[in-house]
Amino acid sequence: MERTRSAQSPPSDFIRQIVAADTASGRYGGRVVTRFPPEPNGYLHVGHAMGICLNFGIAEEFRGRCHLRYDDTNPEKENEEFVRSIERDIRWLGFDWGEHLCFASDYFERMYECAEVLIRKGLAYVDSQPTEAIREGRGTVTEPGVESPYRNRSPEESLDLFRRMRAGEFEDGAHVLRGKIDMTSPNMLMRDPVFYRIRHAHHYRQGDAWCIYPLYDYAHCLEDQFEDITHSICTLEFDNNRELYDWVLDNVGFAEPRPHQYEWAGLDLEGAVLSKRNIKPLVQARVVTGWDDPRLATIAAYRRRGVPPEALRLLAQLVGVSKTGARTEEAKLDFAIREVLNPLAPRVMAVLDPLKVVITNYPKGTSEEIDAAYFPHDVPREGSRALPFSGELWIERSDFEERPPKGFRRLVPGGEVRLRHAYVIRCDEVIKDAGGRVVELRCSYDPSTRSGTGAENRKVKGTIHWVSAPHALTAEVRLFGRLFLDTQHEAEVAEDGGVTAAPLNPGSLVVVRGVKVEPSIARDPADTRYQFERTGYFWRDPVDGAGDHLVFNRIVALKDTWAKRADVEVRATVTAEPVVATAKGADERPRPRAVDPVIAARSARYRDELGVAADHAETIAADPAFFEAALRTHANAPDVAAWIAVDLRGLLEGRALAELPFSGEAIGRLARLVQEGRTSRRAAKDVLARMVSEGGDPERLVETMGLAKVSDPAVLGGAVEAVLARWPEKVAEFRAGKSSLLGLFVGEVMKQTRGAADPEATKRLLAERLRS
RNA sequence: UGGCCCGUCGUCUAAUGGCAGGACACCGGUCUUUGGAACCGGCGGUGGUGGUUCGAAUCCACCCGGGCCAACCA
Repeated sequence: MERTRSAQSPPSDFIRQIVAADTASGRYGGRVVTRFPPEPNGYLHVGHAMGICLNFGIAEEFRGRCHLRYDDTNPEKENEEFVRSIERDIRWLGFDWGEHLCFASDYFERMYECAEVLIRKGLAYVDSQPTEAIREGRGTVTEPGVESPYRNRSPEESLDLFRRMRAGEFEDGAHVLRGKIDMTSPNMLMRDPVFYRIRHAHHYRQGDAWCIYPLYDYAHCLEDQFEDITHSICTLEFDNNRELYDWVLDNVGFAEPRPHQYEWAGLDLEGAVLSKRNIKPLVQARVVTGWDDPRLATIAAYRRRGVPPEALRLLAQLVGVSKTGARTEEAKLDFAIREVLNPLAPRVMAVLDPLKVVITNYPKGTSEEIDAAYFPHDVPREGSRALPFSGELWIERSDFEERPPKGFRRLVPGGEVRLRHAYVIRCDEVIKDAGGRVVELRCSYDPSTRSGTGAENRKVKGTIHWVSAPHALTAEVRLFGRLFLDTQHEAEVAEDGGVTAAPLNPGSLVVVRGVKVEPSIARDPADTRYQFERTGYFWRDPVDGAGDHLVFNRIVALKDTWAKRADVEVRATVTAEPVVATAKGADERPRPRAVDPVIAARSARYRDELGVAADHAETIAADPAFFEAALRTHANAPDVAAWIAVDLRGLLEGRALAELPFSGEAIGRLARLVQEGRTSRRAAKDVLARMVSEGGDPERLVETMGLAKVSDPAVLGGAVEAVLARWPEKVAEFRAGKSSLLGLFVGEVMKQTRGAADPEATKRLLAERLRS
């Protein structure tokens, strides 16, 4: 049972759980409708890709649908190019919105009608203050706002003004439409938010049909409503907006079941510039070559770099969905890319930093062809290519060391290595130029060691890649790294619009020219993704590598445990980081909270005279009526206090005690039932939960829910035996010393008796039974 | 110093009052004509203090830490 659940179960994050629950309860009649709502004001990035996977993924899994909806309510930032790029990116990721392509701008007329409804209800008004006055009137996070002098304009006057706003009678900024909510709300967004503003601007789809445009908080929930969205998923920073989302929908008059908003953390990828606000200036100032510069984290950039879409989808799965604002390591993306490419990419050889090797005993001027498999033994794919071999080769400069470090498994003077797919060679002579730089290696090969002949299985230290010099193609290779070394620089560029570009990571783009590649690649489709053996995954740059230009992008490097080890050794000798001892253990006792003096006095009395625990006393003192009532039916103050301050409080979900469908007396009676041993405390909690949702009488509920306490050893014993029989392996584990399993057994007995069992008695029985 | 959200291995994420599990990373080993892959093993976690409970990562209180909110952007 357990085993099957572990690896292959579909991901179920908190949002999918909500969707599943809503589907099961029939809340939306089984419908699941999500949406991906980009604003067409830039290219999508990898963070959006995660949102796309979430929204389209949920729609697929629950057999619902997902709309692609452009949130195009701001005429000044949006355009057709971005619309096209977004569609291409989503399709490339492998998702399809079918016929559900939507534009917020198509709803302008309906949104306008909703605004008139709010005005007529007295819930929206036209404000004629200048922008700065509105801003100042809003107050700050710690100070309430002040009401606009236009706030009490009659609905008739607001309606007239609003219609004239639409008709184009006013200049930009002359008036706005605001919701009439609460200028003192602790949520800034509820302080009479602006719903409409005047902008005499050309909209890329609506042209000049409109000169008033709705703002996000007003528009977005209506868009969801118009499309019958069930689950409106957005990122954490919209958390504060949810209250307004609900306000608009409720007050325009949309009834349940209506759309609801849920927030998740989104993706924060280490080393990636992840906001359109920060990417745009980089593009505009030509710090990068365009929206698809492979150093960017846009979907277009990943596509151009050669990252397969499946890798991004895998990343989404690996990262998961939660509300924890968290940063994902680059290593996870790298892993996802390799994971997808490893079983797919044909292996070929390329030498990035060539060093000449002359095979002195190979017949001069001749060559031969080796049939070399495209895939290693553990990738079940067919195919091979002809690989030319000759007496002049290129090998990687880093594959030779005159003075090898410990553990070096490559070519050294007098040493041997195997050339991948070919022969074993020995380095006989090292040739240097006047500056002492190695320029050529003179080696001899052993003709009997040719790969695949099976005749020779000589043990050599290692295998290196190579390319036959006379047959080699010359290419350019581009290696990519993160754009900025730190986020400070990223912010700088965004602030100054990219004019004075902050320093880029010098390693963000490394262009390697004179790379030697085996000739077989000339015959391959241009979009082949290769593994250059021992180096990484590459493909031809679709822009600069077109036609005869051999330009390869490195998609991701291979994992390189040797380089890592060498790197560690170097760092260890260079920087011995000072260890600074920090003083710990300073007095960190919590300070008491400031409270109203009346409440404080009451709290002290509860604590000192009635023996109530201090923090319970504090909680109860704020609202004493309920507590005092409970005391009348159950005179044990500490007990009653715990029930109210702990158990009941956990069920309140923001409601006040007075709103509950039962009285203080009732909870007192419930507490008494437990103390008298007539029901278990655990069962009483279930009763309390029922009382909170439906009201009712504790004595009768204990009866009807079948929760009268069971401590009869005969009955309990039966349940115990049943549980032990069901978990033989766990019993064995327990007896082997895993004592934490006792809780599991108790829990199972409790479950079996629906919480009625006396847990103490159960525990005693269990302990006895397991000892024997 | 207002309101809201969030704190689980280094990182990401499960456990929804009952066995703290998985993945990435890292470290070892096996295997290997890629220092790749695969396989095996290891390291390592509930922010703190109290409380409720037979039993707390989970519920309650306080504290600490991080994030979001004061565009006529989304």
